[in-house]
Amino acid sequence: MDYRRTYLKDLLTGKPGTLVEAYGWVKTRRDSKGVSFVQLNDGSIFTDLQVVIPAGTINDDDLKKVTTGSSVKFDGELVESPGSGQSVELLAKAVTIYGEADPATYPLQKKGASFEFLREIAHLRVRGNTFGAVMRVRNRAAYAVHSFFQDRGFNWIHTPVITASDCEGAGAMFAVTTSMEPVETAEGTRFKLTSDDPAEDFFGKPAYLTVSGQLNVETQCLGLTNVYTFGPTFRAENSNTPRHLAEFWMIEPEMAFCDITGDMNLAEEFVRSIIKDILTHCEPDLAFFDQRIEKGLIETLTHVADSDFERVTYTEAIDMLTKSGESFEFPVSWGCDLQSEHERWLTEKHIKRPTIVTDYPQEIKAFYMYANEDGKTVRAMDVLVPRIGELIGGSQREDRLDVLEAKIKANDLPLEAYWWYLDLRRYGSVPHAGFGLGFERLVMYLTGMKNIRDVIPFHRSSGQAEF
RNA sequence: UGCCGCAUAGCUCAGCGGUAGAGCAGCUGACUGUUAAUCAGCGGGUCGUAGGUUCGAAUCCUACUGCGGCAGCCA
Repeated sequence: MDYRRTYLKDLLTGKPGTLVEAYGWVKTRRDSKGVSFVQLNDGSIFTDLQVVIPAGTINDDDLKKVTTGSSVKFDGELVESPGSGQSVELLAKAVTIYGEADPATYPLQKKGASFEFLREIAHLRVRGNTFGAVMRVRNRAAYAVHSFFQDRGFNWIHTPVITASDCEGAGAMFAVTTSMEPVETAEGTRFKLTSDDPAEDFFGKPAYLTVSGQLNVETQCLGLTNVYTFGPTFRAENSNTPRHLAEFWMIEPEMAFCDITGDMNLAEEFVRSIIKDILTHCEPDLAFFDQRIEKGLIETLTHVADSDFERVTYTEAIDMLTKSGESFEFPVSWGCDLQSEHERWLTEKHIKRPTIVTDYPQEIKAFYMYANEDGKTVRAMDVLVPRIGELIGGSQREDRLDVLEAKIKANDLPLEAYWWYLDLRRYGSVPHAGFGLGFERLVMYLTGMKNIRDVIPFHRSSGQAEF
């Protein structure tokens, strides 16, 4: 056996008359008196290979082991299929059983199971239609992300996963420590603190899992010009929504000699470019999502790939919301943060396509965002898309030393902790901008999947770390 | 974390105070090519956990656990 062999993806377009081997897992088997049909899949493509087994071709004992979930190899001949639903099929001559799957206990079945149930068997769900398709799209999207940036001269930067500064932002963080030991007791595992002094801990100071690589990547930006991160990110927020994870993958481009307009252009070009890539390279998977998960998905994606995003300022957005005549749970007024219901109305009901909102009030955005001349707003931008809400959050960064120092103080943050971040403004400061994009949210957008826990192989969220 | 809802067969659900049900899956058989195959038969349940009310609880009440929806936090 060797990885260099023909996969089902290629067999499905193979020439009738060819003798082939087909490895994979059995989806279903259907028996008639004179013939059995097996749907075989190896994950290389959405479409199953239909294997035809005329009665007597293989012995009954082996045929009985060809059940849903079992792993097998069929030797046979590719033939034109007389049935509808496939152009070629495999006329089996012999079978090799690698792993049986007891039909009485194997949890996956032909008919659809709920996503909630499949989450409990996340180690097996990738063998089903939906999760195989999700993982192929996820893979292709990751590849497309790198291609997009590499093609434009961006350098991939590996920012630290462990950070020893607790000044990254408002997000709750996971502590990283060796000062805590598990102790086995009659009640089960308990933790014992070996020291409560961070000075005695591994890093000599409090350490956490990163909530964002942005501050770090800005340093690399001011030297390499165009950079991006693509890696795991952690938030200890006790969020319980279909669009939050405790561990997720974030993409953060950062560009020197670039302002908020350039930032918006990149964000828009990025999203549209990834969509185009997926539309071209994941056709069978998208067809499935379009049919079974989100009706009209392909049409929506095609439309988004070909049309400009709407761009409005926060002030204009507030105006639209005020004049909408909608009764919102949270009243709208200038200065308030846009609630989910407001964002959804804007992008789903009113504008009906991806929308970039810019120039938010300073009070509701992070300290490092560039202050506008009006003294009230900052050069922030959020990209809102139907069904997902906020897909991207970004800004032009504050590059003026005095303004940045004043804002750090105004936010009651410790100036000395930001010494290296301020150095960037002290030495060779330039206008620069970037954004953060949640990779899983992008995959949700591409697939039509409704819950972020279903677009990552093993999700991590509050109370959930199985597998 | 707050509010609301749900928890019954392997899965999806019905039953809502009086002896536990269906469809699908599984098993057995039938059927000359099916593709969510079809048809017939069979097996399958401490009704999430712990208390409480009642002659009697899957059903009513309380707590806990898990899951989902919405909200907050954000990507």
